[in-house]
Amino acid sequence: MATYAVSNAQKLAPADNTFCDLPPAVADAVEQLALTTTYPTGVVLFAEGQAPRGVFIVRRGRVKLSICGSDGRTLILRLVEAGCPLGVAAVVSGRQYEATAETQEPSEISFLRHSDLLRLMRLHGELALWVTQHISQDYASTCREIRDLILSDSASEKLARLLVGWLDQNTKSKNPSQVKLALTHEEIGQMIGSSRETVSRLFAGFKKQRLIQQSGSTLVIPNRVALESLITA
Amino acid sequence: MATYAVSNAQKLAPADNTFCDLPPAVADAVEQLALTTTYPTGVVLFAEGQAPRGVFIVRRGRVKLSICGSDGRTLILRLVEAGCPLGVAAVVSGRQYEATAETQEPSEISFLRHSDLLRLMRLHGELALWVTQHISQDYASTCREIRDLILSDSASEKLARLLVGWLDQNTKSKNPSQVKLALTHEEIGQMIGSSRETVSRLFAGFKKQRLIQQSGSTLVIPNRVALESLITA
DNA sequence: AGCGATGTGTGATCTCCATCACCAGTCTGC
DNA sequence: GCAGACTGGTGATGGAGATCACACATCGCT
Repeated sequence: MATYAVSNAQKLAPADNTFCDLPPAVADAVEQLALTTTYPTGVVLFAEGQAPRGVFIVRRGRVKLSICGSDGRTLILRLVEAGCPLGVAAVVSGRQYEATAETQEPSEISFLRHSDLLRLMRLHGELALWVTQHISQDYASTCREIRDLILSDSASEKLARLLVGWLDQNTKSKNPSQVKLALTHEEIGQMIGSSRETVSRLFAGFKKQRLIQQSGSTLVIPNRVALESLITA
Repeated sequence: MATYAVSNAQKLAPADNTFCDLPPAVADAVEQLALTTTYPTGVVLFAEGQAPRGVFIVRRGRVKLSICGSDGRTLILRLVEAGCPLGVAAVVSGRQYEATAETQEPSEISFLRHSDLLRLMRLHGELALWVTQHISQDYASTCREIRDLILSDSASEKLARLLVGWLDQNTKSKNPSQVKLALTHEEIGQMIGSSRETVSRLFAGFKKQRLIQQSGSTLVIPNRVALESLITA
């Protein structure tokens, strides 16, 4: 239950910015108007450039938020997990969606119409604040993303940062040095702005340097510090 | 902190352009609590990573908003002109400033303390909305920035995009195909994520191709379409 | 004048990574 | 079982641009 901003070291997991930290009355009001649906993998909730119809709130599952360049290449901005809203900035600003949202696994997602959100925000100051804070977080994580992707030359640095970031999400899990690898090399490349082949080679190199071990879809990072030492490079 | 009286910019002093979209009562309330100062060039209003003290609102002049990579390289996110607030996202989210703000020319800037902003936002829903919309815009522009910088390979494409963007800001001016060049090559490089030398070479190339002409600090773009044709490339 | 500081122009290298190419697993559905 | 799609490994090649290294303008300054 965290928005995680891709490829940066200090990943701020927004404390409890779920739906549930809203006053019950407000949460109920939202619940009344929201339409909750279960989607399979690969459904596009909204696409970059579309006029905003409303906001989506991830209840379960995971959504990939990406932008697309003129040449067709894709960059994954971040993976959005349960508890986080999607498309809020577009709705409040009235501009087009800034990115494309696509389910990355079967997901349960609530939808709240444009007009309903704005009306509720006007009624409930807490909701307006909640919205504003989420947008601020998205803004901050996007700024970090920019810094990490543009201001660090080497692809290995970016990959190391991504892995360390994944580790940070696991601190409370039973095995904090393991990461379940839910992305293909292609997608990882899209997260760090590199090609599939480069990711493959980097992983090979990391393994050779004993920075990571892989068994099936589980990555083990035995020495986090060593990985971090690649980052400041 | 010294206050300067500078003869530079009284030509365009849009007295209250700033809060024009706020109801007068709200604008007055802000005005009451804001502290307006004139700064010389090169003053850092706030730095990336600092705890937010409050928001700054540019009344006159121009402010450079940048982030800094671990290796010391700098990326200029955008230049903020009169009428725009700075640091709002950090204040409402309570996190650190996401970027560094530095005056790029002598500027008149209002400051509103953290607590005052939040109090006023609670009092005046319109202000809260204004704030939220500005953050949304910043978010959108940062997303565009990411796309333009990461998903377009060539540096020439990025430079062309930057120049076309500058042209767009001039549509209402008397000479819409001219741009006053207020940045050094180094700074332009920091806007498009390239080195100073590359910018210099690109300009030379553009001149050779008759895409731009330069006389002093004025750039003339005789054929905007030709420049745009570099972009989709 | 003469001096630094700062911005610019341009050659010569050098490096990282995108890209092309091809092969080998693995998983699907039929 | 097999065909086809998707994924992952890895070599070879090329190119865009960072970087280094100069030279040359401007400035403002004392």
